[in-house]
Amino acid sequence: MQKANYLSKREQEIMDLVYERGHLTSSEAMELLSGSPSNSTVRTLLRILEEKGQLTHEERDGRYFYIPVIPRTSAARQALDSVMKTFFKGSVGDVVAALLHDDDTQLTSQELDHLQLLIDQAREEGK
Amino acid sequence: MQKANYLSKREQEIMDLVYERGHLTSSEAMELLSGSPSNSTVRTLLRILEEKGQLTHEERDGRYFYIPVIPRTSAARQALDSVMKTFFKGSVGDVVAALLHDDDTQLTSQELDHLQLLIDQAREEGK
DNA sequence: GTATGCCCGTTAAAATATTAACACATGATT
DNA sequence: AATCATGTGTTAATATTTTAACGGGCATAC
Repeated sequence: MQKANYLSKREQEIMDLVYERGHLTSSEAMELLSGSPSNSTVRTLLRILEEKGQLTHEERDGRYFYIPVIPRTSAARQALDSVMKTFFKGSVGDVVAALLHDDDTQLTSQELDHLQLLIDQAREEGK
Repeated sequence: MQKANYLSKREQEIMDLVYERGHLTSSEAMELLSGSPSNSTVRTLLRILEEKGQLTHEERDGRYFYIPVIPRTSAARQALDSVMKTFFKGSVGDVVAALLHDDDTQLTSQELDHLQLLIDQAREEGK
């Protein structure tokens, strides 16, 4: 098998923020994390994630901007594949069906046109 | 809205198995989990997940079959929405685009036809 | 009968994760 | 220059997670 890629709860919470926002400072994390952790708590977590190879940082104006080591697109695909495997038997079609039937996200006619275009493009590339 | 959604690493690993397979016994979990945990270890985890309201069990022939409390489809949508929010700014179109461009999952012409059908159906329902 | 093999329940030790106190640096403010 | 606000580094206490030892029930085989 593979090395189980599971992070701790707080680590996940932070990685979610990093990928959602692109980058993260300790004070931003402090504000955004649940339960109002202290600043030193947050910095410890960021340092641990750096030691684990998940994050790296750039210094700007004396502040640390943490960014993911794994590029956003790669992480996105990994996350999608994981959900697809766990809940949709690896079927792309089933995922799309679920997306289209999600009541909360009613798609406009324009958005459907866009999806259609994507499918047409996939046909071109495939053939 | 407190720290509701995050499970521990082992708990996640188990919930992934449960949703992937539909149900799970302790001996199955023991075999499938990384690191070859003992049977009592696994049973403790299953019991904890039951206490946390994630799992319930049915007894058959003296064995416990653990099944998720939250239905598969609901959990699937939650997982999809989470990934969509974290990595795709909540955009269904971006998710579909990523799915179609995933090199590892080349879609057949038939599968593309199926997706097309799904889109057509969504148009019907929308109107 | 009793030995063997599964199975579950309880409990607690061991390992990790989580939190924050304390020390120190820097720039802005009074 | 002394104070404050904001930042980082180190270290350690606390809480949770993870693990499995131990005990007992219930079959089937010897």
